[in-house]
Amino acid sequence: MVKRHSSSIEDYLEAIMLASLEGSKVTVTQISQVMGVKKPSVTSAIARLLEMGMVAHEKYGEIVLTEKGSRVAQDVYVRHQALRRFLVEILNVDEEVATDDACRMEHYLSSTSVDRLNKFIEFVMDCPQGRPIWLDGFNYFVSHGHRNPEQMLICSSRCNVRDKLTNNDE
Amino acid sequence: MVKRHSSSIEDYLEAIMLASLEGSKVTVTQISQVMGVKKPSVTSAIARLLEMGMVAHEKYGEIVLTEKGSRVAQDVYVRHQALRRFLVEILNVDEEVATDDACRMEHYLSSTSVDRLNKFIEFVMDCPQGRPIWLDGFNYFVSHGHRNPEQMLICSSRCNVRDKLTNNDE
DNA sequence: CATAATTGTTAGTATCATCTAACTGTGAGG
DNA sequence: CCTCACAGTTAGATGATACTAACAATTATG
Repeated sequence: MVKRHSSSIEDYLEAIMLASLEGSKVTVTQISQVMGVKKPSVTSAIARLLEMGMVAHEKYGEIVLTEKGSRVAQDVYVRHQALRRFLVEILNVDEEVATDDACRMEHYLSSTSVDRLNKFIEFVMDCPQGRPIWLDGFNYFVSHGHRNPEQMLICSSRCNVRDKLTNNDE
Repeated sequence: MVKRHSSSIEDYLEAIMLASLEGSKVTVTQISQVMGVKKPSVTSAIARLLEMGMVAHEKYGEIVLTEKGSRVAQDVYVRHQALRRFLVEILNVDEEVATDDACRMEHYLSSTSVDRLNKFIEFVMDCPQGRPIWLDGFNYFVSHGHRNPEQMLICSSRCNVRDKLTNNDE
């Protein structure tokens, strides 16, 4: 649905949005710092964003997202969070690595896939019976290099139930 | 471990590798077609790759990956496949969407995360007892918008086993 | 083997996004 | 209310990557 822009543009929008949430007025210096670029890069990015109708900004004034810019920024952030949560909460990747990966990949995940990923995270993490046992099994698998024999027994026993279910369905 | 290059460079290397696997000699036209760019773009990319020692190529000759180029290409392809398989086999995203997403994200997934993702795919798909029942549960969740009540009962019964396991561990 | 069709290259241009250096505007302290 | 430190901007350069138009080399075909 939402039109995609360059990863640079998306990064600026996201940074501006997050800076806005800090409360105080968003400045060029602030954005340049959080994004690790020089100030003229920010100025020229703002000029592009202005043309696109993504921000309101008058010379030497504060940077404010328009409705449109805000929508795009939130969209990017949703993708960021989906990727980050998946990496951290399911794959158990370190926070920093996950954040970095999410920051780079967030620009390229289709809306179809984010939706599915979010459903997956919800399915796994908001399980009514609590954290699924297989997630512990996965962490065991990662750290030991092989499956937990005890859990394999559980899995095996479940298969009988599954078979019954499958037969019922057919 | 493996140094990363621009996504464009990685794309060319991957395309050349895949074209090589087709058997016949790799040509500029072929690469330009599979990558959807014009021929001069390929020529200039090859020049860059040549400088980097990634390909061997003499004017009007065939394009061949060097050892180094081959290593990078395979590395990219591993990331591509990990992402693609995850999207298709676990999230159940359509093939084309998954391939497109993988093609774009493959350049940005850290080696730490690919490894973990591959372990996850292996853990889920190569389960000794076959396809995990919760994957069916997830597909039900996706298509119905809520969990399968029958599966929730199974999950619930498993929790007792988990509790025993956890107590044993402590 | 001559020539047409195809393939590949060169030259030149454009865009995006960054940088440095130098300049200008602003606001806080004296 | 002046001045100076800092914030922001402008101008111009750079690098990566793509493009078109035009040219050159190669291959295939009669």
